[in-house]
Amino acid sequence: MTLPHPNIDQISLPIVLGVLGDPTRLAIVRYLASKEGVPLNCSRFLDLGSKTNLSYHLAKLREAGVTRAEVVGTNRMITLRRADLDARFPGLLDSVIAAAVDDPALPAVGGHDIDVPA
Amino acid sequence: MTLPHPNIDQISLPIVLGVLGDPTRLAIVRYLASKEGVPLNCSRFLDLGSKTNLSYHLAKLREAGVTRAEVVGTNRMITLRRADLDARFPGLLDSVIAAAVDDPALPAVGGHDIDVPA
DNA sequence: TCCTTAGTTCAAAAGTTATTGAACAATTGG
DNA sequence: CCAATTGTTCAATAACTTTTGAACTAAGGA
Repeated sequence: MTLPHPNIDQISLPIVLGVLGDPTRLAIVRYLASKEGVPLNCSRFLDLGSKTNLSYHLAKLREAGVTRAEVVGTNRMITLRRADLDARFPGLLDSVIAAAVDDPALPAVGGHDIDVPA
Repeated sequence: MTLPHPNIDQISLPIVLGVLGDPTRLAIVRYLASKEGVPLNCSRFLDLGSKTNLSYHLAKLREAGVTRAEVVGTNRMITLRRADLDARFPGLLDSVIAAAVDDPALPAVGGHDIDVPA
């Protein structure tokens, strides 16, 4: 039950750039970067589109080698492949994320954090 | 007879990434970077496609703010907007070019340099 | 077992991008 | 002025991408 991911040498520069050239996906990456280390499931991104649409965008990110999706029960835990991207394209992800953080035109992933019990 | 270019604050991250997410345009940018300072006319890129097709790709690069095109006679002299891109998205262009230089899958702009008189 | 939750797959529709050739415009050199 | 050079525009087509809803699978909890 593992999903297909390219290995590091199969990650292509134009494909990665093309995949990041979409506001929804850039917003996903920005959010993943802001929660680095925390594995997030897909429904965390529902602010950015419908379930089906997110499935599509998350698959694009995964197939391009930008994210990793690990199957945990009925969830897919999504993380950025930061180390792999840094090794393959040094500095690229950092500069993209830094620019994305400052981009007010990108859609935001809402603030409905997990309920903290009273 | 000047062509339209976005000004620096109009340059959009997803648009730039999307525009660079195409092998032909990435090859153009890589070649421009390798000849930085030298203004090149469009026909320098004819290895990468037909005249019409290059007109299309060069317009995309210009409209995204990646290149500047200056009209000189019947020529358009194309340069990278490196300073503007560095100011807007620090480190991005450097990392993209560094990765593009190492990418054997990108098409190459041929070696037919200007004839050196005998 | 049955229901719910999480996410995928499929096919269709809509929208966008890339590529082509023919026709056009503008400048330059003879 | 005429012809060549440089590059653009236009319309058509082909190819891809995004978005949608309905149907589906798989795991987990009651």
